[in-house]
Amino acid sequence: MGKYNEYKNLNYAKLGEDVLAFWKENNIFGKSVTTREGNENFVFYEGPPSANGTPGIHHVMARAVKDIFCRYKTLKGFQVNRKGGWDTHGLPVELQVEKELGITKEDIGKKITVEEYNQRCRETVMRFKNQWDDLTEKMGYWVDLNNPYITFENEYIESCWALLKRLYDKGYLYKGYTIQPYSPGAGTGLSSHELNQPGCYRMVKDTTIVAQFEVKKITRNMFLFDNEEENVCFIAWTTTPWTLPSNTALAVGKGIKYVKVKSFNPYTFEPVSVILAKDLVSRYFSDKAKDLALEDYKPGDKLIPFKVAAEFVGSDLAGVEYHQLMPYVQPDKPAFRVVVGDFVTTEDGTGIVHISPTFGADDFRVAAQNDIPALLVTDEFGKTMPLVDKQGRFVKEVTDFAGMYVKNYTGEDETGADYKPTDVKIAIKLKEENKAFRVEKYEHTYPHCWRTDKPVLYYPLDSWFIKTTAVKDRLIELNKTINWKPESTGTGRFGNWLENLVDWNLSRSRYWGTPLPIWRTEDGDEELCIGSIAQLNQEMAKAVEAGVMDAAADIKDLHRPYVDNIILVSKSGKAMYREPDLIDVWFDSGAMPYAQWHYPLENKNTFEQNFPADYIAEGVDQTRGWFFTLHALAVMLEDSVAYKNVIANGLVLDKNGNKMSKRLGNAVDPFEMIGKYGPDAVRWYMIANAPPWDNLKFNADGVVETQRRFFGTLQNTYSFFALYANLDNFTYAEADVPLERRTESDRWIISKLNTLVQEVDSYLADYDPTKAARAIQDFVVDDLSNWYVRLNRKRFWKGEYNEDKMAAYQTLYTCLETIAKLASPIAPFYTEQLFRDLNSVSGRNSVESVHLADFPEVAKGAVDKDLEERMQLAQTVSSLVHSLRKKQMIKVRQPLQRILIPVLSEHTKQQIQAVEDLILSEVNVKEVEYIDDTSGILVKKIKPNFKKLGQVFGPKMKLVAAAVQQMNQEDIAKLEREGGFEILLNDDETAVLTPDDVEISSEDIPGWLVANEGKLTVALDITITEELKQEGIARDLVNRIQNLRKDSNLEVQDKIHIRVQRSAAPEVNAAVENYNAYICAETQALSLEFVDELVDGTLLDIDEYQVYIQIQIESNVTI
RNA sequence: GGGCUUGUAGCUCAGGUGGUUAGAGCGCUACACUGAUAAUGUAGAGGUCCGUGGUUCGAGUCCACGCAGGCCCA
Repeated sequence: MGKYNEYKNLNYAKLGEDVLAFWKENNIFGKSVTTREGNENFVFYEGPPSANGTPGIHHVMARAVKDIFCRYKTLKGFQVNRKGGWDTHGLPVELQVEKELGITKEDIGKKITVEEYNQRCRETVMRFKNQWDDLTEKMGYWVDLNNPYITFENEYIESCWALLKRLYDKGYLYKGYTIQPYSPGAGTGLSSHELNQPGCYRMVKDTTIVAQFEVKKITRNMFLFDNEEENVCFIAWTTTPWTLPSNTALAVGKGIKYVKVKSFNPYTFEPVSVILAKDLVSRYFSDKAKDLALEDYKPGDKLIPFKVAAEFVGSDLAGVEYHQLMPYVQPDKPAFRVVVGDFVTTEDGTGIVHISPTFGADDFRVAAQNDIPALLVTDEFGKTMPLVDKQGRFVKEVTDFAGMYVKNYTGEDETGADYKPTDVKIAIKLKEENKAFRVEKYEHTYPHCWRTDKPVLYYPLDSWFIKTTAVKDRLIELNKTINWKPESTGTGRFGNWLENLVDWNLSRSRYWGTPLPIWRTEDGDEELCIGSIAQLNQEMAKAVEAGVMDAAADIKDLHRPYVDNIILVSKSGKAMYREPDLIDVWFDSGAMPYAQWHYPLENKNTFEQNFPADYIAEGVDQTRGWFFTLHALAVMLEDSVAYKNVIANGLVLDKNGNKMSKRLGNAVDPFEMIGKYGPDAVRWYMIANAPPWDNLKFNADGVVETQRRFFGTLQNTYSFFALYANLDNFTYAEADVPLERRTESDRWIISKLNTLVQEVDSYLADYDPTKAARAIQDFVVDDLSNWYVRLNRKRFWKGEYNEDKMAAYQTLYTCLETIAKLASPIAPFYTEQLFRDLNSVSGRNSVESVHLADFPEVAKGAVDKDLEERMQLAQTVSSLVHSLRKKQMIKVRQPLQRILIPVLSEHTKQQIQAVEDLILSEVNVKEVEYIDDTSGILVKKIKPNFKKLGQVFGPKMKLVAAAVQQMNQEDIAKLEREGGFEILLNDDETAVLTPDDVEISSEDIPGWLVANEGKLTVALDITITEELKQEGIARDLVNRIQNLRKDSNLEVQDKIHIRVQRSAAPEVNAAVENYNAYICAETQALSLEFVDELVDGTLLDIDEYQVYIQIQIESNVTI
């Protein structure tokens, strides 16, 4: 017959390794998928990690969250395929390679060929794959590592191309421009990474201008004017005067207060009314001039008078039109009006921001949102361009400044007396034209090119976009159907992002990534988007035929430089070259639902069965990354969500709440943690300690505590079960003892267990693993171990193998097995061993692994809320009695006669009576006496029911409460007897209370030692009679003899003989005589006898008594 | 600067729809218990519930404004 495994000093890390070996040998993961074949799919998408760095502890967190729900759904009967994946493109890989080779981006194609460079990236990106695979296995994250999708593979890229072509065909792909940092000296755009190099931002002194923008005198604007003659101007400040010829709008803050100030221009002395932010008036108008009258002003006066004439808020000003400041070039649609911008502040300037869409990112964005055009000219090739060329010079259309460099890019001697920066020349012109309100030097930081040391320009550069704004409403609408955990990420961070959506800039000027599959003629008139390798081959054949390409290339790799060498032919016969950009790597990962199956080029069915995902989970930092690109592509390609449920998990910080970093040395090594504490404790700790979407402060002490408190307790409980079940050969072979024949505590723990199953099921169904883990933990520690097992210990080790004992075994077994299943998604290793240890003996489950089992069903009939309530009463009463004993220093081993419990309702009385035996044995008392009203000795306490009374009396609540507090015993009795009681609120107002309006409890029994908790009160009779004293001594003797047995290393089942030396104290002798049978039964003694003199006896101290005793093992007993 | 988020005991965290004495575990102190024993029970100490205003008879909870930490974006 099989025995339950017993363990000494269980090693959880070793357990993890053993279970892992078992899974591997028996392909349990594979079976957990194949055995669900034909069942409903639960679709999970793996957000691909990048293997060019080593995995950290936060990956354990993220992957545990993913794993838990996949395992849970498997238990619930779903088939859960989980295809792994690797993210392999992108800037971090390139930067790492450049660092290792000691080169910069500029060297690519010069010091190293693009081919060699990309080869290097390909090798680097998978460098730590082995470590990742190792961690995945060791932490128990079940994902298919054998057939992962890899974003650099040709098939994957081809899928991306096919998707891009679909977007292209729908008109969602277009070429436009974005404002990027640009170095005219180097003739190249700069990445934000390059701009963040140390030393790039430095202090410069620039000429700044506050310009006057004259409001048009048209009907809609007349609210700004006092009369037809008034000259009303917006004033706006700029540190880049060279952008003023390109101005097409002004931005105000929606809620910012503005004023119109009547004053005079300081350069021309002309009267002018300027509009600026109210908070900034003092910066432009001297406080000393505030009392001067406008009429007294004479041209040239140092103090210029001013008068605040009107006030507005920003939204009032939106839409107001003004005259173009420097009319060199005209826009192609209406411009020169005020718009609202969220970036406007009153920290500096005038609270009104000058907008030139071609030279500022904010400007560009706010202009696009308000349909404000940019000022552009056409160059000699017919291409449009801004008013400054790529060398940094004004174009010829800006006549007064044509050909001038906007900054000193030619190394002119700035110290020369004749030198005037272009900005200064602009300032002079504006002053002369009565358009400058203030000109001054201003020192500030400004980014410079790290190669030329010259200031960068923010300049429009070509980019390819996906027109996500075209489907903005649909994106928002479908987002509302997604179940976000936490909800706020979906409505807040993600929802706001969608509300403020701009088109997705796809272009990246790099080398290692998915190339943009668009070929274009040099003049840009004709272009072709390629959607497959086959199509590319066809087009190549045409090109060869047309003679634009020498010979068709063999397409082995869709990366650069190979695709760059392909030249296609346009319909009109012109050569087309590939647009040199790569696409944003986020497109790669957002395309994974399709590209992982090489869809749409093949596997249509597989794709359809696996789209959209039921569930995904990643870090909250992916909100605008993966979460967005998945959503955007799904909406544009399939008009569907990409995922129905999503957990956005928080960060894992160090124990002090700081971000972990290798540089600071506070990063926690996941392998070390798992090696030290085993995978389960690490997973359990992370999940139970904080909800996944909160940041987790990772502290190894917490892992230790989890291991000790939860796993230690569970293991203790199992060990206890195994020890006795093995002795009794309990294998769960017998039929279940019906619930009604089980004890109150059996039925209670089974009721609690079923409640737990229901709770855990609903928490997991709601994607809340933390609540599930905590519920399981509380059940195991508090209910199962500290109450059920503690109260029922004796049933396991005492007496015959009868029905009651069997019921106890069955009950405990059921609890353990159910816990194994419930906890298996979170702690897959330990629960596997627990399950197999139990099942290998009982054979109750036909499956070989807990992960192949079914989620426990709730036995609704077994849930008994009344029973749960009365067991709670038993626990409270016991706790109160313990506390009373403690106060009187009466040890639990000393029996006491009775406790008194005041009961104010029959229901409470019945509830307590049902658990009376439990209470009595737990607190070692003989009887419970219930006292009710009729006894006449209860002192009652009355308390207002604030919730109820508050609703009725509202503001008079304080008076009512005071009146209630003042009620005496007679008043309370009257209220109870008559069902109503009149109270006086004030001199002429009364109110009638009903018993529902108050809470009445009994808190005192005069003359008794009482304790209470909530509405429950317990009194203890502390009289110790001679008989009780003897029994106490007997119990002490039992205790000492048990200790002796243990000290003598006797086995639990060994029988003994006891000899006691007759004591000088008669009560000890009496106890031995009167409780002889009891002592024998408790200590497994066959005999207990007195002797006058014991030679080799052990001296026992029992309170004030000393007893010599000897135990001897019975050698003839056979088990 | 904007959006989102967190702030409760020394530490980690609970505290539906407002209800008067704010809880748990760990840690600390003391005592007890002992066939689960590297466990367990009881008790104690420990809180301006981040701050300031407001709404309300009543605010940890609702509102406003701040402060501090975190993430993302400028």
